[in-house]
Amino acid sequence: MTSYSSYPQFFVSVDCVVFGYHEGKLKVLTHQRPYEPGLGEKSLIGGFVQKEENLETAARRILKEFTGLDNVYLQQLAAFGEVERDPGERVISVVYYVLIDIAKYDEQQVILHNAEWLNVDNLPTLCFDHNEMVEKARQVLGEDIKDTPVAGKLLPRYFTLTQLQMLHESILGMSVDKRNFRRAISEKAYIHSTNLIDKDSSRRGATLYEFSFE
Amino acid sequence: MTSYSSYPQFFVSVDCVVFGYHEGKLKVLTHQRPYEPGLGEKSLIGGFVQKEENLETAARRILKEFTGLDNVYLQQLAAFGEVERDPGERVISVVYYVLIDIAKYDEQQVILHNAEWLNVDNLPTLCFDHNEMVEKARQVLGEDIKDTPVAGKLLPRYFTLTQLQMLHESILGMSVDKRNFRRAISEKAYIHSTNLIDKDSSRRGATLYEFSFE
DNA sequence: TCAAAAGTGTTCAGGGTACACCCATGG
DNA sequence: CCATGGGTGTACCCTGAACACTTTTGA
Repeated sequence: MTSYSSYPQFFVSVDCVVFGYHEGKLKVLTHQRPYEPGLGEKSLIGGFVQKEENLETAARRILKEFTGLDNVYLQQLAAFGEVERDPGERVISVVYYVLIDIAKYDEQQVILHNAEWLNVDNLPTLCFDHNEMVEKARQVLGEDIKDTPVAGKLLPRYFTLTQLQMLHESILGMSVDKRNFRRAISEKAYIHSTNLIDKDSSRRGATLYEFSFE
Repeated sequence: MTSYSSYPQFFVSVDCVVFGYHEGKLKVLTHQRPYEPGLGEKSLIGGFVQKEENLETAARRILKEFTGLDNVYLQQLAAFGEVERDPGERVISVVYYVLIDIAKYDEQQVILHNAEWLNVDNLPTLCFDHNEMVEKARQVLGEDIKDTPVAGKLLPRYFTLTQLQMLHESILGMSVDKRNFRRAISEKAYIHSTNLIDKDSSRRGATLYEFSFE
């Protein structure tokens, strides 16, 4: 039989860096921390891993609780395990980065949890090492968006190229050339135009595009 | 005060994918697992995190025990937390990838621990999810070697360009063009030639190079 | 008719890749 | 003198970046 019993055990939490995109701004979902230490401070959404629960399962459970969403896109970032990272007790946190279509999340859930979408730029101080988690997640997102279809996770099903470009610009933190951008997009197999026209954003109307995931 | 006490706690281990390079082959350090479950199976080196010990500190302690080396290059890869990954008890493992100069490690330590360097290509089955860990580490190493000075961590202080090229080839799993490779190296600020000549590898003698880390 | 957003090509520089021969030396 | 590994340059292609004007239409 096993004999691990002489080794210490730890609380293990999952924290989620949930990105959304709204009105031209990249947002991250936070809430007011509901217990000490750090009661009332701004915090990423997270929770403790349960017995008999995989890390990713825990992340999905927590996301469901806070946003009402199943089937979100998520990816593990790293484990944060500094002894003093949580001033209350030793907690080792596994961090996931999560992309959701902000229009789809359940507003009720968010209100229930005192949740709030904050701009990723000029983010206020969050509790513990959560700012560091966001920083790292944002960096990974910046790398992923260039050559994977992750942008589709942050947008509604149909979107204009201008919307997509603005999303890229807000993630990369720089402006990009319209013609170069549109050529690059036209070469991606996973984005294609539809017959639909968006008449809200301009007088002329803009072609709506969509991602095709297999 | 905190009130995490109603949440479960977990054993947390650190596993290290220790890469070395010897005689043209990329190697990974393994040993015979000293306890059940999996007693005697091939395993990455690892151990349990202690109270009051950071994750990285734990990794360094374990590396010191197994190789006698301080100050190695390491980087966190990911957390592995599947419920059934360790058939004995629930253990969440944080994995580090580690690069060492194989000539420097303490042979005594390795013998003491029944350790063994295995070729990364054609790796036999390791216990639990350790093959998956190696796979992932190797992938990251392949990305890092192209534009960071990590190769220097795997080589002795002085090396010939042919040695360096063979190292790249074994990590990338493909052959590279000698002239292109040497031009690329000459453009890296962190590699430079010395006045030393290696006379062992050829009759003509080859210039020895070194990495300059800040 | 005009303001506002959509849409569209070409040029240039730099990086990556393919490719073959002479050099120095020890045995 | 020859086998062995060391060392070197050029041509091409493709990708990424810079850059400005016309089109459509609702108000």
